[in-house]
Amino acid sequence: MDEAKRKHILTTAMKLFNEYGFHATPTSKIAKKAKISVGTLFNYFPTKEALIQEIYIHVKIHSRKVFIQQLEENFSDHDNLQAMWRTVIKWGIDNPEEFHYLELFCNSPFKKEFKHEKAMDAYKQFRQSILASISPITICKEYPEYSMIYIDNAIHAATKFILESDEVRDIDHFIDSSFELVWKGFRQ
Amino acid sequence: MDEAKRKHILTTAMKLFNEYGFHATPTSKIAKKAKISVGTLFNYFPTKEALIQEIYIHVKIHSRKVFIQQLEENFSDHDNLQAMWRTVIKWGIDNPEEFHYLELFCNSPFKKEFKHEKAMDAYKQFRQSILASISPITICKEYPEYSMIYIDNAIHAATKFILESDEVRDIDHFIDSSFELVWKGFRQ
DNA sequence: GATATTAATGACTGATTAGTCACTTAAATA
DNA sequence: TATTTAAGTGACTAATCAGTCATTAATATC
Repeated sequence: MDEAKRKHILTTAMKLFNEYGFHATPTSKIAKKAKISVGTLFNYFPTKEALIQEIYIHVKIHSRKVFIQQLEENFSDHDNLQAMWRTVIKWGIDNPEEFHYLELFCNSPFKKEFKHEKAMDAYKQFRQSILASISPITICKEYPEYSMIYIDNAIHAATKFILESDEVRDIDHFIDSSFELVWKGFRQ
Repeated sequence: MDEAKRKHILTTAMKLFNEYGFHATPTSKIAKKAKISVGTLFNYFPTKEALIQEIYIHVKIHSRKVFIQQLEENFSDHDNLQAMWRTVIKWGIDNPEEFHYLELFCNSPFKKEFKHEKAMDAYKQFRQSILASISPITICKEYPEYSMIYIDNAIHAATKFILESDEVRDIDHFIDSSFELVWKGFRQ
């Protein structure tokens, strides 16, 4: 087992899945692009579905590393949450393929039956930091899970907008403006 | 051509696609569930892809009717936007299959190449009303399209939370609380 | 009731795909 | 160098699926 080759297959497959979708990407195509045989692909991953899930786990764990490593203690909740907001969006901009794959996988039927603990808990610490920063607000007390989903969605929308629209000139300014839009909602 | 039968096939297919996804729903299964033969299915829809797109068009046009019919002139931008917020979320609660199908289709590869004018412009009037209500705010002037995406996402997240979480006891209260979260962000 | 027209049927076809396995090549060990 | 072990290969298979079409059934028209 060659770890570098495994990773090579993983990233090659990710790009193809992103471009054509899961259904329209046969394993033969992945093998061809990765310059290996179909047989080798199935030596590294028992099934196509396992490959699809392994990519997800890989992206989750990798992004988590970046997020955790950038966690910092700031003076205010505002600054704490803003720092996280910047970190996550910048990860998305720096890793568009990974970002896109998360979207693809999470909206696919593969997500439903997926219960890999490591991947599921990857953001646990990160999520708790976010909750700590917004906890004083009414709706957070009633529906803490919704507050998380709301922020997730907003981060996702902002990242996607930066990546897909040509309108954003000053990215840092956009990141901070879009954050204020969310933050003002959470203020008492 | 029996219009009722067409609609029957449409809704039957929608439910199956929602449950199993596009790939895992063969046309034979749709025909069986709809109690017609495969041949009949292909008399009504030339290809499986056409069926998938026709369902989307059907949902878009149908929801548009509900939205437009509920448009009302209120005294303030807040009340205008709140009325739309309520309308859209309530449509989602009343039509969970349709709501889910929009999500399924929009995140599928079929959306990319889709350019059916009627469906694309369905919400045009509705969207302009929303823009009119939030236009005074800074980020809307810089990135009006982002403001729309932001609200879309928030509506979607709120609807999904109501449908999928068991936490929400008082739905009307949740709808209004989640709206205030967004609205406060848009205030000067 | 006879004829014509339209709709419905489902066994069949051709294409495609995930996954296999008998064999080859390369690397490691003796 | 000879022998064993491990990794890589790709033609092949079994299964599945979208879409067809010759035939049958239903409906309309005279």
